[in-house]
Amino acid sequence: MRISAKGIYAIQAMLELAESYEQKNYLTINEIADKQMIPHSFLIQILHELKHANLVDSRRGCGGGYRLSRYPCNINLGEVIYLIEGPPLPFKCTLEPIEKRNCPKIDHCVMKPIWDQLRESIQHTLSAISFEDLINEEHAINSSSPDLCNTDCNTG
Amino acid sequence: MRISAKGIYAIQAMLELAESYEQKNYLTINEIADKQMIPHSFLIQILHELKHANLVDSRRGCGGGYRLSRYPCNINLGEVIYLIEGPPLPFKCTLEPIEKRNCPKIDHCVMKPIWDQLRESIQHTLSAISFEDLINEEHAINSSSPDLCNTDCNTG
DNA sequence: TTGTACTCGACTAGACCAATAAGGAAGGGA
DNA sequence: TCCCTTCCTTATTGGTCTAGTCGAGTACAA
Repeated sequence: MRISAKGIYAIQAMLELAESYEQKNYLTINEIADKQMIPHSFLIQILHELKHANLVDSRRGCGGGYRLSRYPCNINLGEVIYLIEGPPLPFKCTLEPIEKRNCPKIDHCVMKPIWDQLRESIQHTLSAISFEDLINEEHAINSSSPDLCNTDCNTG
Repeated sequence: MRISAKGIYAIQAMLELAESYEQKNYLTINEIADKQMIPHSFLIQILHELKHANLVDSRRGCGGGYRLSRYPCNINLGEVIYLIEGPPLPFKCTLEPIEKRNCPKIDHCVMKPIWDQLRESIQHTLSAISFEDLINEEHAINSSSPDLCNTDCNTG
């Protein structure tokens, strides 16, 4: 019942790409890794998965790198998290249909409706948040707390 | 973002104890393990944790075993799951305060309010479901689908 | 005091997580 | 064509977690 570091890194990378989406240029792996403090080699894997899922575009050679494949308002948090983490609350009872047979109670299990309801609630929450929402929120936070922002710049 | 087998076993064991709560007698580890198909040695560990958290009572010697320490209506699903799994969605960003320093953005992080909201939503859902609700639901399911129940009895 | 049942700690195989490493492929400029 | 930059792909690794097993010890009830 947790989110892995990989999932967090994926969100951070997507946020970084969303921030620079307006400028239409590509960000290199190093730029993303440095700004978001993500291990470079690990980020390669993550971006590869994001690209495979059509969430980001890439270009090789000079001036190449990564950028979002869609407008930030058209990509939501759930897409990224489910890609990396799988669906929320997955365990045998909730998976269809191969793993069903492990549990003889599956057809009259009291827990299944509860897990289903919980999963839907999480999915609903996460899919309602787009990356545009997140960068707007980020701008609001940064402009309302300049001291914290400066502290960050000084220590970095 | 998942629930482990241990967490599921804990719920199954608690359900079994809730079912027999009215009879006031103790269930042995073997009875619980057999009825719920939980590995015997693993169940010992789980019941130990449940006892340590005051969710169940135990008695040694002949006629001993386990029973719930409270009425089923006074024990909710969240208590059991958080005991075994820890709080939902725990990762560094959401933990206080020791692990804060790993993330320089913690004080103005766009994700923190989202994780907090999600965690609260999950906790709210799970703490609203008591074990009495679950056994009532179980009785309702079993009485509305006698065929499935019989199948189960025959194969067990 | 004897049998039953709980307690506690040590141990393990396998899966998964987080990350590293390195050679290869492709694109762009000189 | 050559060379530099950048992404692409696969293999590997150390550590941690999961899902248990095993066995000796302790406590209770008849």
